Order: sequence, then structure tokens, then C-alpha cells
Amino acid sequence: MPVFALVDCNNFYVSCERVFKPELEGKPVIVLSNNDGCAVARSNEAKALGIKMGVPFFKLRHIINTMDVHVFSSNYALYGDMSNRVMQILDMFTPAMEIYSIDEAFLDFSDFAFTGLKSYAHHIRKKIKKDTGIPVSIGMATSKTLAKLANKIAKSSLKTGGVLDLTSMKFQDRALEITPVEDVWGIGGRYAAYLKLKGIKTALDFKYAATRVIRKKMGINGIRLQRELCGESCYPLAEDINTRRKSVSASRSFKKPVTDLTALSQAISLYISRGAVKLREQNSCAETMTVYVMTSRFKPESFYYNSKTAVFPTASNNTPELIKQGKKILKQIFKRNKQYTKAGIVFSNLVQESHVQQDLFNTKDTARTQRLMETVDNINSQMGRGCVRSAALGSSNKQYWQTISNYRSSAYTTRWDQLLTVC
DNA sequence: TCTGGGGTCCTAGGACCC
DNA sequence: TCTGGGGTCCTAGGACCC
Repeated sequence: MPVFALVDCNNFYVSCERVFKPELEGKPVIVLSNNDGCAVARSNEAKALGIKMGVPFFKLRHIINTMDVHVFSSNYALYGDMSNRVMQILDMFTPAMEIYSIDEAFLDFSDFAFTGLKSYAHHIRKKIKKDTGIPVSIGMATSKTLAKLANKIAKSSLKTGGVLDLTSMKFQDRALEITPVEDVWGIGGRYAAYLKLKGIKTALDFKYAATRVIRKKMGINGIRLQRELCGESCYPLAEDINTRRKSVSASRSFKKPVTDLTALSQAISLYISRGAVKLREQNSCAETMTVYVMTSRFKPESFYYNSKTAVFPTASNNTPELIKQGKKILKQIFKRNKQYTKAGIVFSNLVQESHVQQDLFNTKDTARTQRLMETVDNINSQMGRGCVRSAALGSSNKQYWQTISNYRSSAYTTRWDQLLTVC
């Protein structure tokens, strides 16, 4: 029988900031999303003040000022690097693991013949805290969904000491009983509302609910979820999940609404060039590209969204070529007199660079443009993103459609000029 | 005034073909 | 008056995750 351990960093972004500012320990701290838009990470003290996940920053101003909440813009260079450190340590403790997100990983504990899973998990926990400064919680069970659930309880209940082993049937139903149905991995707000109407309020209710009811609304995944809660594994460990994505996207909300095509065109060109870098990093080419623009969804009376997808005769990851196509699409979906607040692109139907079907009628020198892209990527990775860029992005570094981050901490671990100084 | 970004999977429905 | 049916492919949209 498989055994999964889910290791999840506690309030990860906040914990990363605290590693370099230990004086913030015990104080309310939040980290904002891109554009300083919403609270996306909160310390326990901030949670205790009632600051909810995803609440817009402007609605928090009052509580932040009166309760002395410390605020950070998100600093992905720092979090990405801290994440790598944690994952490297985890890798030493398991034959196989799946890095599920920036702050969590599933470890394969299936073949561990000994029964001391709990003390092993405590050991891992201590090691990570000592070597990186990041606190983690660990949940163990025979399915990923149950491991998730165990982790959640380990995190919130002090007496677990940050570790909960749910591999034995004995405690499973008790754990499900105290878990609201919306806290089950895979059940969001919409499903939870439906389930509650049907009298399904806890994870335990869900486990024993009529399959027909689940199936009707949630499809095949609902059935799998039900089995997972019974301890039967339906989602195997996926290794190397990050090495080759199935789609790559880039988008941003603007500082201020944008109305003219030129500015939108520059923004779209920037997202395409960022997306194309990601494609080249994983040696992929895209067969299709979707471009979309939208106005604020908080003004439903004037809301406008439009998108269009182009299919290329030859899959590509060539920035200038993609920008050319992107501009064409943008012209087709652009509508005048609209207050655009966000735009983006999605590359999908990705194929391996080496497997790209060449277009018979394509007479362009692909080897040459490929070398050019490599050179540009090399310069930018050494000199900083955007050092060499397409003219389509516009000349100014401070475009008004660019984004805000007023509370950014230093890139302590990835830039020499921002290393922490110890006096 | 100010409301994130990047992913995944599934399903319904339309177009097309035989 | 009667007006096929099934398979496949594609896309848009909906749901979820962190």
C-alpha cells in the first residue's frame, strides 16, 4: 500500500521574510500579491486579526495602521530560492518526491519498513527548520487527499507538534468528522455550496454520501475524491511535474486602466517575450497562442472580455515571430473606448523543440533565429531580465501599464548587491 | 482611487464526417 | 407529414489548486 507524506511550509512567504527579519517573529505580517493587490500570505498573528486570504490591500489599510501589521510586496526571487533549499533537503529523505508547488511536496514513504513514521517526520521537520529557518508541517496517509487533510490538522492543532500520521484506519473517521467539507482538497466554494444543500457538511459526510449525488455535480473527480477519503490512492505520485508544462502563460493587471491599442500592444509584446523565455527554458514550442484583454470584473455593467487563439503552421518559441502574431490577434479583439485593466497570453499545445514539424513552405533560417534567441536569453540571464528586449515593448522602463510593488524586501539570497549586512 | 498570477483537469456543445 | 446517428476533434468555459 502506498504511503504519502505531504510536507507543507507554514505561511511560506511570511516565513521567508521572517528568516531575514527575525524581529518580526510573533508579530502580524502579511505578503501582498503582484501589483500589491491582495493579501496572499499571512502570519498566524495576522490571521488572528481576521485578515482573510485574498482580501484587497486597500480594504486592509485601517487594520494595518491600527494593529501595526508589517506588509511586504511579493518577492519571488527570494521565495523561489528558499523553496529550492527546502526541496533539496526533502530529497535526502525519500526515494521519490513530487514538488507540488513552491511550498509543498509529496514524499513517497511506501517502502519504509519501519513503523516510526512519526519520529522520522519530526526529524525532517527539525532539519528543515535548522538549515533554512522555515517551519513546516507534515501529514501522512495512504492517499494524497488524506495526507493533505492530515497536514491541515497538523498545522492547526498545537498538540500534534506539526506532524500527524493518518495511515491507520483508526483515526481517519475522527479526522474527517472534524473537517468541514470545503476544507477537503478539490472541494472549493461552488462545490461546497452544492454539497451543503444536499446535507453534506463534513468530510465524513462526503465519504459516505451517495455516489450518484457526487457524480452528478463533480464528475469523475468527485468519485475519485470519495475513494481517496476512504484511503484508496487514485492520484499517484507525479515526479518531475515541473520539468515540462502543458501550457505557459503570462499576464498582469495594470496600475491604471489602459484605453489605447499602442499601450496594450506593448504589454502583450512583453508577456509574449516572457512566455517565450519560459518555453525555451523547458525546450518547448507552442502550436497555439491565445491573447486576451479584459476590463475590470468589479464593474460588471461595463465588463468586456475577449480572446482569440491562433494556430501556427509550425510550432514556435521565437519571440519576434510570436510578437508579430500576437499583435495581429490583439487588433482583432481590441474594442475602442474600453478601460482595460488586464491583458495576457497563453501558449498551449506545447511540443518538444526537437520534435517540431517543419513547415514545407517555411523558407526562414530557423537555425539562425534560434541562435539569436539563445544569445538574447544568455545576456538577459546574466545582466538582468529585460536588458535586451524587443523594440515592440516600448522604450521606457517605467510604462504606465507596468505594476506596483512598494513594499519589496531585498533579494537576500540571489543578488550579491542585496546580501544581508551583519553589523 | 486601489480587487494577483500561473497552472491543471474535466465537460458540454458545435462542427464535421461517414 | 416524415427530416439519422454515432464518432471524433476542437474549443470555451467551469471548476479546482497554490
